[in-house]
Amino acid sequence: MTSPSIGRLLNARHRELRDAIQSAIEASGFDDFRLAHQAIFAVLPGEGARIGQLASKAQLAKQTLTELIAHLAERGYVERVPDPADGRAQLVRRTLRGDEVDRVAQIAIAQVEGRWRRRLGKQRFDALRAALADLDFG
Amino acid sequence: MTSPSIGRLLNARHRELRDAIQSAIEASGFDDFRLAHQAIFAVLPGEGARIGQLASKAQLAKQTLTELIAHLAERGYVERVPDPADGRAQLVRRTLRGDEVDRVAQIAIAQVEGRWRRRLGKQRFDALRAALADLDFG
DNA sequence: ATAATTTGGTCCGACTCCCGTACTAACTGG
DNA sequence: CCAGTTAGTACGGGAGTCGGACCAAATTAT
Repeated sequence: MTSPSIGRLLNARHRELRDAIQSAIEASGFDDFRLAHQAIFAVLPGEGARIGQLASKAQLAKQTLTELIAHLAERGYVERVPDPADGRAQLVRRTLRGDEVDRVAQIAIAQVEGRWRRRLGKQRFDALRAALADLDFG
Repeated sequence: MTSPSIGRLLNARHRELRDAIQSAIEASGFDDFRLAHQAIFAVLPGEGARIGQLASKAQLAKQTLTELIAHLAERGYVERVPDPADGRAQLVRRTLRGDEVDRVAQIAIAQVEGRWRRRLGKQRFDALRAALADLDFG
């Protein structure tokens, strides 16, 4: 399509980041934490959240989240506790093991962002992040 | 992870664009042009290119491209012609039907970009694109 | 209260996407 | 010509995602 299509650029950066995170996680010995789980952790607040909320934040179907969360729960990365406020619902929360993965991920993210910041300069990098954030409202 | 993680933001924008393109393509009656084919068209120059080149530009395995291209060729979106310069190789080129899809996609892209430009202002939008482009080198 | 509707989550089945491994044909350098 | 590389294909399988159908709890309406 056009020269460096913006879609390809967005995708390439997203992949770069996601692959760096995944490598770091695997290098730390977490070999059953799959790529798709990153998207969950990226929207899972420390206090926990419901499956449905996670699905909508991550832009995935509830059935998808059910499967991904089940996997994470079986491996001890998250735990599901009944939501006291609603008998149908469950709260998903990271376990200590999950927190560890998150820590590793944060470090990897910081490294990639640092690389980008060095390449663009603080000014332009901050503008990039701000622009993306501003576009994030339907 | 952090508030609006940059990874999520990149991904969200990429999806917005890709889904808009896909909707436009389907709305134009091309119902066998799949999501993954977009990535190919995004890196397929008008003169055509080899499968291997497309694979590396799109960051996909050759086998993946083999399958996607075969599908596109069967439906008449692209054609494969032997590469005169190398008996093993083939050149993949869009057909007229493929050009039509590309035109529809370009329009959809322009619309989304226009929306983003209106939201950010020309200045910031151009800075966004430029920053992404500058990050696109190793 | 009770029925009707909405909402949170799960199960099943299916399709798309993508790649590892393995292989063939063709090109290239010595 | 032979060894090594390169273009592409074949096969098979795992990951990712969702539509449709369901159940149970909660909310709203009657």
